Amino acid sequence: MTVHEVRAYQRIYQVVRRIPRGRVATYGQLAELSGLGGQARLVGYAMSALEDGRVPWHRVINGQGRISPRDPSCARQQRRLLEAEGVRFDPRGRVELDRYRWRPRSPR
DNA sequence: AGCCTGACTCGGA
DNA sequence: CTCCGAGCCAGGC
Repeated sequence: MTVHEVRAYQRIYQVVRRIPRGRVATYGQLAELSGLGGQARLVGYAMSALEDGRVPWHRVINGQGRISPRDPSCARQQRRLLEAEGVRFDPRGRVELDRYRWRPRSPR
């Protein structure tokens, strides 16, 4: 892992930490807010590399309002955490982004 | 270097 | 709605 990457990851985590309870953000949105526009995948990598428990990774979903497919037990866990914060899923397993998307006042 | 994969996304068919 | 294709970039082989 390069130095450059570590910095990018830290910037991403910094932003993810700002997502309030009961709100979600997409990978692409986080890339944008982290100054890494167009690099949504990098956000995904950053999430999978997480070890820091202070980062609310469960509030990060994909642009379709779905939990990105990966380990099924992880996905269940993520959904459970979100529902515990009041985020509702439709019958197809999607979150209404218009309603739950985090919209920071200052992009910062 | 090429080639493939991946917690992604957007636009078009 | 689904299915590509392209754009994106890091990492492993």
